[in-house]
Amino acid sequence: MMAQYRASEIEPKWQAAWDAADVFRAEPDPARPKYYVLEMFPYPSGRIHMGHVRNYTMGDVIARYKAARGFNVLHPMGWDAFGMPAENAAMERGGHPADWTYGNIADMRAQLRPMGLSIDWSREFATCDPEYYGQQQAMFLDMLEAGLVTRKSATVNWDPVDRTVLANEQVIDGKGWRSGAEVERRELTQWFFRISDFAEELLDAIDRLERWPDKVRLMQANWIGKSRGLQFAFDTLGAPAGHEKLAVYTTRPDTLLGASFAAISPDHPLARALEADDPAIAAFNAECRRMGTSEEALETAEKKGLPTRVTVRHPFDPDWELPVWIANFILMDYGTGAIFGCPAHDQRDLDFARKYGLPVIDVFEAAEDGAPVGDIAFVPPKTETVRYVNGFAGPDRQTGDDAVTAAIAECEARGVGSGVTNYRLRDWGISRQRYWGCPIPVVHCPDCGAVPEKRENLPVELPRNVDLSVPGNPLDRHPTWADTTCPRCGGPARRETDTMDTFVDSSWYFARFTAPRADTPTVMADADYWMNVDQYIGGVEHAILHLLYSRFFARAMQITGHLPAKAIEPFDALFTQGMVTHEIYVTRDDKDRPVYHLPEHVHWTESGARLGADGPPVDVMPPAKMSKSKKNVVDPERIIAEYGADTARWFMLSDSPPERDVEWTAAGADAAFRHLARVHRLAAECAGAGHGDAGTAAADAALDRATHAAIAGVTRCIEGFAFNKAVAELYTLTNAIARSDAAASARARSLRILAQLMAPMTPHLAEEIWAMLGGQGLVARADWPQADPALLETDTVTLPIQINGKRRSQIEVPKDTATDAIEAAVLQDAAVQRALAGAAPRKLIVVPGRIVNVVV
RNA sequence: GCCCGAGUGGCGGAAUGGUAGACGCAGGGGAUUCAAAAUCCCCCGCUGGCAACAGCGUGUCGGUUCGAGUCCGACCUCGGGCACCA
Repeated sequence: MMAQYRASEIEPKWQAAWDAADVFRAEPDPARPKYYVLEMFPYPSGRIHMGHVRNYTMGDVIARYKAARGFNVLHPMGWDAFGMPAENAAMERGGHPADWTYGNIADMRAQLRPMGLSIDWSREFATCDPEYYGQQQAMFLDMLEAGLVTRKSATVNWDPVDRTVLANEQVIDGKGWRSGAEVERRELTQWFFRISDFAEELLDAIDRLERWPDKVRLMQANWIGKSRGLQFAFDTLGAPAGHEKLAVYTTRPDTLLGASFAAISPDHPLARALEADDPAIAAFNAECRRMGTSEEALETAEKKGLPTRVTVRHPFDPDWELPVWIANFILMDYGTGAIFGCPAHDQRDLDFARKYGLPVIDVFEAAEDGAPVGDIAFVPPKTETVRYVNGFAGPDRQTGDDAVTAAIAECEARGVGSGVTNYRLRDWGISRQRYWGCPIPVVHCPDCGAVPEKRENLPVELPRNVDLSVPGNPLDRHPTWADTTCPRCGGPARRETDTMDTFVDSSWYFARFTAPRADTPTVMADADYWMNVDQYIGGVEHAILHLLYSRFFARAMQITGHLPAKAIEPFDALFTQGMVTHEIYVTRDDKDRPVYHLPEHVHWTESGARLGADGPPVDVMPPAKMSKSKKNVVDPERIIAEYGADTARWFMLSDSPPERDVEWTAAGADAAFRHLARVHRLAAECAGAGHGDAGTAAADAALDRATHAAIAGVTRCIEGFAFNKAVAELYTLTNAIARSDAAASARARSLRILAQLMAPMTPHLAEEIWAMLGGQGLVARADWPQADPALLETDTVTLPIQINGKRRSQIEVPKDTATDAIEAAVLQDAAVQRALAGAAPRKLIVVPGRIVNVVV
């Protein structure tokens, strides 16, 4: 009786062997090239999910593959451990955020370990460790000194009932998620990192991120949002004192003669000034402020405006007055918070003009068949040539880009404003009115103002005894924690009670992994050896904020002496993986509300899906991202217990390309397990075969060719991040071995190479069959196999023959056949002769080595 | 609303502008078995045809090309992000 494939026995055995040999510990070694693989570290929610399994499996494939290629690999793991869920849990279930968080970390580590990842666990840390956030505070002070930090006013979502600041996700339809109260926008003084000073640099450097996905680079560029335009000031009429001018910014100064109104943000100083003696304006502004702060909320809300008594003079014609409106879609954060509206060439302005009966003045029309604007604004790409009917600079026919350039020059000549470059990117507000975050190490002194905490007093630790049973900032209402003395004058003072945005924590953890226990944020020698991250892997949902903040931090850390110059772009290569999805199973309750069911509770019968063997039928909805609320989740711990880690890893890599979503199916998991069992069986059979099991020389040679083709294919696919195709290559090789008549020794040779090729994906099984077939040492330490080019050569090629672009036949010719010889052979082909019917071909296209096309 | 991406058999997917459907799943047929499980072998885009073969076919509509899943234009549907979720 041959040994069965038992993952539950194999996997712990090899994990213990790796631990005993300390295979994955990373130490700097100047003699070897290094390779730093990093997956985005997890938030410790308490359970790992299939998305983690997929993410870390991909990283592990790269880490193990690079190690086999001779690199000194750094592959660390940590925890993004600050954030709101810990506070929410404490509020809902009692307990302390720290206990909840560290408990979750212990649970998740225990779930992660059985996956057999090649992680150097000695470098593990959590961002809520005082050792980590204390160093973060030290960097904050360095950044403060370097002028990278500023303090200014910012808008927050204010819940007037709970008297607390809400995150955008806590605002649902303009109401607080717990209190249900209408949320207000409120101004608070906050700390900011001056990321907008780096807008041009961050934009320029995107070009050098050659191994990042184009889509991420494009999203970042759009987010930074560089634009050129004209900034000028209208003279106002009827405005309160101090508002004699109204500054506006426009990217389309060429449409200045199409202006029909001016509009300002409800948060604009002029709008605020007008509130004082105009109750209608005060009411309108208040209504506008009863909206979340998110750009999405602003942009999707119904466009509304209110006229004011103020007008402005058109800069080209003192007799031409434009009304000033307050409009809810003008962002105070962008440009000057005021615009001029040109309805003919901006759809939003046009909708506004039609709604409130404002004039629509055409500035340009299509170069051919031009017509005045109706209900659709005419907004062609700026590269398109149009005919100006109301221009004031440049020729009548020009592109939008040329017209903007000409308009800026003309305006500057007339003394109307000046051309400016503007960015959409705003400074990074980091103040959070919450407990479970890194305290901002600043002291507020009545005499000295905001004073940095002394270095020797770091870390400024969070107090343990806090009351989270009521909403609001526990640090702010803590009886004693904020009481301190001024680091400058020694007088009584009060600590800053805001904590930092958790994005700060995740903006430099990759650097900390290079020296995780240091009593400085980083150690230059270690950072110099290990940086940059050679391959970063994570979800595309982080394409903008996390990655942009990290790029900023790398620059700030360089300025403050915590990273070497070469780490200015910390991630050499980025890969964004897709989500794990699953079908959704739903029944209806007596009020027809959906009731969701876990996949493990659904049984498949001949009459479809049911709850239990003969329970009620279940509706099956299309696959969607696994989520607790829809219960379309499978628990990795269960899957590993049932099939083993190798099966979970193999399935996560097969089927779908890594950048796309993958659907978890029970059938797919079964299939993955069956395949691994088959590989195990083939190895066991081969190991059990005697020396008498001789094959033919031809069969041995054919198997060698198939094996070396697989080496080449798998290597290429792993290098190209095409793991699903690498898996397909491995299926093909497995089939070749299974069907081969080669001698046992030749099959063993192939199976050992199969073990090596599978080792990055299914490391435990790979070790098992490697050992079974006499491999030396651990596969985890073996060198990657090299494909023999001589075995990849073929003598002949098959050329498909197309007739008028459709494949009709094919010929086989020696590899280096000359074109004219191929043409002659093609004309002899029966299908070609039939199609030609004696006539000569109109055209004969030969693409050497690829295809032939006969045009008749 | 704005920015970004994705749509190919029953399903997941493969295909430097060059044989559409590799590989896998599901399904069908067969071998083995007292029977089953497991395993092994064969078939498998749609329509017509005994077959040879022909026609159609990569979300929709149009274009470029000897040749388009791939390039260009317009649209439809789904997904990600939108600065306090992480």
